[in-house]
Amino acid sequence: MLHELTETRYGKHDYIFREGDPTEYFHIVKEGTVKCVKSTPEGKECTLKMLMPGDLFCCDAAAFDGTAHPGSAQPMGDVSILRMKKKSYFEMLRRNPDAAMEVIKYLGNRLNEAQEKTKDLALDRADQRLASLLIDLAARNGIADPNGIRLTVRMTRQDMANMVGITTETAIRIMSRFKRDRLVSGTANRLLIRDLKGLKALASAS
Amino acid sequence: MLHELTETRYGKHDYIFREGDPTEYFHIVKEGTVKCVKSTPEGKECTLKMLMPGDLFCCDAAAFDGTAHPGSAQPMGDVSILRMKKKSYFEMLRRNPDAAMEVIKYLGNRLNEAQEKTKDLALDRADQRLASLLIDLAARNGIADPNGIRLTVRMTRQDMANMVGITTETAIRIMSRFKRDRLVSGTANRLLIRDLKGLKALASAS
DNA sequence: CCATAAACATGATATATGTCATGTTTATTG
DNA sequence: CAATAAACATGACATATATCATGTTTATGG
Repeated sequence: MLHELTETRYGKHDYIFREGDPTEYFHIVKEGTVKCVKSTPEGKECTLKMLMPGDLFCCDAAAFDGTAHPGSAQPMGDVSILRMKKKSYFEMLRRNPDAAMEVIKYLGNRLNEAQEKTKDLALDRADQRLASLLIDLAARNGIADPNGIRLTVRMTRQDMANMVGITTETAIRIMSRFKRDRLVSGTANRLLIRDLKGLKALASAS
Repeated sequence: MLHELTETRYGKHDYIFREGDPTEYFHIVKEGTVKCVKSTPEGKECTLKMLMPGDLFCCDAAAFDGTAHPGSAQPMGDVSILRMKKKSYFEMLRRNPDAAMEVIKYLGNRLNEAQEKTKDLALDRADQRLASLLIDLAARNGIADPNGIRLTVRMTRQDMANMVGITTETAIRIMSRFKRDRLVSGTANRLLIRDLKGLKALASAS
């Protein structure tokens, strides 16, 4: 009973937890990809981050000081999640300074990432933000392919839109342009980055 | 020589550190207000957060795992900053699990805040984001006044613009409207929130 | 307190992105 | 495999916000 760590599997249409749920557990992604989502009463959504194996959860901020999850966690395909009671986790960290330091570094990096994203939203154009997303995913989630880098996670235009703060139509239009310009090809099921350098140039253009 | 903690004072036009500087120290605000800023090569700026006494620094993410500060820290008026060598701070945390847990909670909350800001930038209109900023500052920085809540920190329209991801002109126009609608009054030196409820209604309107 | 710069204000215009509408292609599932 | 839904596509139009320009008011420092 190693710290009461339990494993649960979820499918595409499940919720791991919803916005407002109590934060009893601490989560880690074991397999698959999870997205952290916030939404408005009118149904607009914003995806804060995609989490990959090894990542602590998302709106984990809640796990540390909040009473309710500030966002929901949804699988993008089949996933496996490890879960531990918040209390056990805290005790474990208190007894284990090295683990606590690791968590501090992890959170510091996550904060840094979040602030970088804030800057992008505040200062970059829609096409640049979308290019940045593709670049980031190519590095984190891509596998080599004869014609470029293939993304293994299934991501629709709508998913992309929610991740960079634009509408689905705008994401479709920009992706169509990227396709025409031979920067990418394919759709959700088989998305291919054809010209990473080109995307990088676009992302950092003034 | 309590953990080699030193105090330094800065004035309005100083930098506490600049984007790209090495992250040797760990900082805490003792007195005054500090802003964390990221900028583009073209000179556009984005203010990530205003830090008040007791806050750990800003781009502290850098202090934990980066080699260079991902943003700069600038005083908004006269400030006093406490500083400790990163290494001493780490050692202190490693020996003191309670302190480490506090830092974990602090970072969790900061991450949460940053994600909330991301959501606002992605989904809210300019006037709503500006209203949210004023509401937040009224709570963190305001003092009661016969006609409402007075902000003690000096903040120009440009500062506001940088904090919510809009241009200075747009901030001026929106503030003029807020003034006309009796939601606020005054400028940088004496900014008064006259109708907090009205601002809150605006911030959360669909 | 004067000179200079910063902050605030406002109009005209441009533009990026959102919204709504409609159609086609591609997946999913019973 | 057919039926249904989801994803992708594209046009027409609306609108929020940026950009540029110019002027006034307010603050600041020598």
